[in-house]
Amino acid sequence: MNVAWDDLRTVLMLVRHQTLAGAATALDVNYTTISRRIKRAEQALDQLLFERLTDGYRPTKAAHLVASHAEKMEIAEFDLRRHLQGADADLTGRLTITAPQLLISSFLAPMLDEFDQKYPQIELRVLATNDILDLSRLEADLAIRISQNPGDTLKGLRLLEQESASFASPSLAKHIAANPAATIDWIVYDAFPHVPKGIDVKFPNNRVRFRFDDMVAMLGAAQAGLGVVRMPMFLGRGTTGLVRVPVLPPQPYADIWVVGHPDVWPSKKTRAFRDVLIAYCKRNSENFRS
Amino acid sequence: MNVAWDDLRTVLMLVRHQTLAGAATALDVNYTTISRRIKRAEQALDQLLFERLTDGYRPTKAAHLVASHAEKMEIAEFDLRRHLQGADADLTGRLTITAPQLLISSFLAPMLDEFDQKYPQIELRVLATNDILDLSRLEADLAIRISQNPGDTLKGLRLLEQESASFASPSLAKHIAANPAATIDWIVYDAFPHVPKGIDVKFPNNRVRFRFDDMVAMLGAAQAGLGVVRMPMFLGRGTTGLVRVPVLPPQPYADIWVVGHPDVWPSKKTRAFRDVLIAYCKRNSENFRS
DNA sequence: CACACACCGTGCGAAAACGCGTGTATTTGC
DNA sequence: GCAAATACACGCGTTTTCGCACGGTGTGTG
Repeated sequence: MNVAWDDLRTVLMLVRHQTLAGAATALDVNYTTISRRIKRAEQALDQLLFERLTDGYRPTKAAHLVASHAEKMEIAEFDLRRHLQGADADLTGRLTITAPQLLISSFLAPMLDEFDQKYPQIELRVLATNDILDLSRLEADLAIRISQNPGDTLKGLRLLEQESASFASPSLAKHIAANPAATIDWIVYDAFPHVPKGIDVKFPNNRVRFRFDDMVAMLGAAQAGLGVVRMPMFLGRGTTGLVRVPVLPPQPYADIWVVGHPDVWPSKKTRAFRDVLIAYCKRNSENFRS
Repeated sequence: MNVAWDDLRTVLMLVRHQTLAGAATALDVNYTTISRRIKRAEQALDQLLFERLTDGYRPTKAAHLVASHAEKMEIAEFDLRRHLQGADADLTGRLTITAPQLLISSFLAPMLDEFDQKYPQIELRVLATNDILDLSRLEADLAIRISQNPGDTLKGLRLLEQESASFASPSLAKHIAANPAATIDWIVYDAFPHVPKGIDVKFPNNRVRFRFDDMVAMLGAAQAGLGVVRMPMFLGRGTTGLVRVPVLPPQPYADIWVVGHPDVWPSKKTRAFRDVLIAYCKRNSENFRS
C-alpha cells in the first residue's frame, strides 16, 4: 500500500471542486488525468473514494478523510513556500502584489513605474482587485489594503491616513450651490445603503437615488451627473470630471496599509518594494487630507 | 512556482539517506529517478537543494527546510493511512503483526495456524523480530511485546503474566545437583551482564562465563552445556534439550502484551486477531508460571 | 599498483502518464 | 420539444518519465 502524494492532492482538489473539470483547471492538467489519478488512488488505498454521478463526482466518507489529511499536507507545502520566499535574498524574479483597482489607477501607478525603473530585474505582477487575496496561500506577496488594521495573522505598516468627502459633476455641483435646500440625490454603496451621516446642516434634503455594488460604476454615474458620491479624498481629486461639493464635510476614512505574511515579510524583494512605496506615500500624503 | 508533492517526498528521502541509491531503495525506484526528481524540484523551487559531492549528496539549508515540511506531509500521510486502516471493516486483505522470534517459535506458532484456519481470506504477514517496530508508521498493525507497559501512545492489553527461572542442559543439571557448592557458570545477556539476583543460598558459587547479545545463541549455548541461562518459563519449557535447574527460583518477569496504535485498534481484522490471540493465551497460561 | 567497491552522470529504448478528440447521458434554457 | 451546455467514459497518438547498461571518479585494500 503506497500512495503517490500527488494523487492525494488530486483527491483533495476533486473533493473541493466536485467535478473533474474543476479539479483539472485547479491543477492545470487535463480532466482525463484527474480521472486516472483518482482511479489509481482508489486502487492504492483500496477504497472507493467517489460515487460517479451524472453531474459530477460525489466524495465518500473515505474521500473526506483523505481530503482532510491532504489539506494538512497542502498547508505544509504553503508553509514551506512562504519560508523559502521569505529567505529569498536576491532582487530578481517574480514579485506579486495586490491592491484595490482604484487605488492603483488613481494613485499607485506612478509608484509602480518608479519601482520598475529602479529594479528592472524584478518581474512585478500586479493583481488589481477588491478581493481580499489569501497571503498565506501566496496568492500575493504583499497587499495594499484600505482597512482599520492589518489583520490578526499578518504583519503590516500604516502607509497613509485619509479622509473622505462628497464629490459630484461640475454641473450638479453648481446646481447644489445655487439651491442648497433642494433635494440632493446620492449614489451609495450597496453594502451601506444610506445617506451618509454628518451632512452639513445647510443641505437639509437628501435621498438615496441609486445603490451600486461597484465604485468604478459609481464614479461613472457621478461624472454623468446622476448624483453625489461619498469617496476618499484622493479618489475624488484624482478623477477627472468630479469636483468637491460641500454637502458632506471631510471625515476620517479607513487608513491605507501595506500588509504581508510574517514568513514572506523578510524577503529582500518585498523589502525593496516597501521602501519605494513608503517613500512615495510620504511624498504624496497631501492628496489624502483636506 | 508549482512543485510536485512526490518531488518534495523525494527531497525528504535524499536528505535522510544522503545518497541517491539509499533514497532510491526507500522509494522503490531506480536511483536515476531520484536524480531527475531532485533536478526538477530544484528548478521548481528555484533553489539549490544539494551539493553534489563524490561520496553523495549533501543537503543545503534550503533542503533541510524542504525536508522538515515534507516530514509534516509524511506524518499526515501516515495519519491518514492509520485512520483508513482503523475504519476498515472487512475480514479480507493483509494484516501485519510482529512479535519476538522466540515467542513465535516457542509459543505463538499454533495460534497463527489457528487464525489462518479461521480466517483464510486474511493474508497474515508475520514480522518475527526483536526490533521495536514503529506502529505509527504502520510497520505493523499489531505487536506482541514483552514489556512492563504498552507505551505512552499505544493501546494495549496484558495477555499473560509470566515468571523466569534457570535452565541448563540435562548433563549440566545433573552435575549441579551433585555438586551444589561447585562454581556454576552463567550465560547472560550483554545488556544485563551480571549473575542474576535471587539465587538460592544452596548454590553459593556463581560466575559469568559468557555474555551474549542474542537469546537464540544463548539457547544453543545452554543446550551445548556451556552454562546456566535465566529465561522465561515458557521458553525453557518449550526448548528441547533444556531442563529446569533449581539454582534460580522462579521470579516475576515482564508481562506479555498485545499493543496497537489507537487509530488502527478498532479495525475489524485486528479485533479478530486479538480475539483468537486472547483465547489462545487463556487456554495456555499454565506454561508461563511455576 | 592493481582491483574491488562505493558513488554519480549520460544515453537509449521501454513503459507509463498525459492530452486530445469523439461519443453518450443528463440538465438547462428558449 | 429541441438546442446548447455540462459532465463523464473511452480510445488513440504523443509526450514524459522511468529503468537499465555503460562510463567515469574517488576510496580503501591486499
